Amino acid sequence: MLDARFVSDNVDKIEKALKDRGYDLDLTNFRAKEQERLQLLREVEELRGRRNSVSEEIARLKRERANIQPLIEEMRAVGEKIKKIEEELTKLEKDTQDFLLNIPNIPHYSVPIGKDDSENIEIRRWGSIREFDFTPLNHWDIGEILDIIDFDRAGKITGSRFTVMKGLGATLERALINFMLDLNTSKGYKEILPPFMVNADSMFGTGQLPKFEVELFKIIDPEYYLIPTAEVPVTNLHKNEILREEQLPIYYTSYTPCFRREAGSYGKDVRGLIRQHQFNKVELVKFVKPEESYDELERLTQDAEDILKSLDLPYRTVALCSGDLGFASAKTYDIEVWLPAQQRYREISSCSNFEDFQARRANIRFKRAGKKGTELVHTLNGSALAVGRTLVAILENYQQKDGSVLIPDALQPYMKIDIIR
RNA sequence: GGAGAGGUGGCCGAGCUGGUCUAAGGCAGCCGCCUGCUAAGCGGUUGUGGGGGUAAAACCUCACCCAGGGUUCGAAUCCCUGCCUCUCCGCCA
Repeated sequence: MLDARFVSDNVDKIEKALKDRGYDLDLTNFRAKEQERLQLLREVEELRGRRNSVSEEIARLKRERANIQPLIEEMRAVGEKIKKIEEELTKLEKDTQDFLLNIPNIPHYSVPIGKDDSENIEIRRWGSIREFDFTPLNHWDIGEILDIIDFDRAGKITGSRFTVMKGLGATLERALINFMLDLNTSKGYKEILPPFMVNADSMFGTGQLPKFEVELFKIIDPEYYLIPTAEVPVTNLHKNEILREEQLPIYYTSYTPCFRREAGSYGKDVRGLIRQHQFNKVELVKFVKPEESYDELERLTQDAEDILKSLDLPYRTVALCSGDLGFASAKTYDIEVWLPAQQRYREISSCSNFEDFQARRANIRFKRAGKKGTELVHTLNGSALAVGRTLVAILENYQQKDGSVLIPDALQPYMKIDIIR
């Protein structure tokens, strides 16, 4: 969420930034309403001040057994007036809030201007793409041949876009989770295992609500949401807290399953593990001081890339252009892993700096030593990595002519074997 | 699932028969003073958000005693709803 006063004071600047994102918004009406709101606020505060002082007066006169009836009559009228203004104010505040909650973040100046993913900028590539002396198979074919992935039975017990992992497939998934968590914690990220359901308030905090409810799975009774990413529970860990400067930066890593409706993605990636309603992910989350957040974004992205390097999987990193940026993000790098069967790079991680956008919604602040007042922290997060897609990349990149799949060196201690056949 | 208790400032804790509560007291923190040192003691001070004000401060003011409503001239205090915590019973991995 953006700051109401900041928006009201920078109408032109923000209209332009939103246009770069593909949002056409007229903010002049908002500014007018803000001014009206502040005018009413001043009025009601003056009336409340009067009520406070007269209330003292009434208490005093009552002790002296003087006649207080005229004052009470007067205050009854003042009370009604206060109530009336408060009602108007509540309505205006709600409008302001609703409006701001639906405005996306402002892109950082370094974000390339563009309309969609075709205008993202490649930043770097790593690894060499393997030359196959046979036609590489899709991961779903490999999974079937090795009997480690079962889509049909998942459809039977639940529905489409769900998967059953079996035998060494399940073991590989589990090994990847442990490997990623171990690598991340070795760099100072603290491991968090949060609830996989959260309340609506948390979803507002990180920006999934109110705008993106259709993408979430909702529990009706009691009313909870299944998390679409660990970002939600982990960022909200410090909701409504004031952190001390010495506590920052805070680094968390968290494995969770992620649940997404994938509404509107009909026809995309219908086969295979790429797009699922439930998938595993290991996430990195940072809480940092504002002046450090862009350096932290670079390091967070490197930390995610390190996992692909350790697994010797070729990838590239792209900077998302303004039009492709997620709602809450000020800047995002996507990391894309090479999939030989598709002959293209596919997203396996998304690393973002949200600046104070989430912190304002979730009310996460910090206090500088020796300074008055508080400031909003900056929050960041990134996948390190999407586990299912990493498994896809391993199956496809490490497949052999006879249908077997080699296990990357780094995973062998976790798998206790070096090949799936 | 049943029965009961409770949520107050960084922490503990009083207030809860509505009006010096602009929340007692203690602890902790900070600043002084005092005393060979330390401890003790003495004095002062300490939150958050908003509005106004200022070059910036100072300063003025409104709100905040879990959250949201209600009653009242006036609510930490009374009423309702929700959330959370604790105790006992039952059930359970």
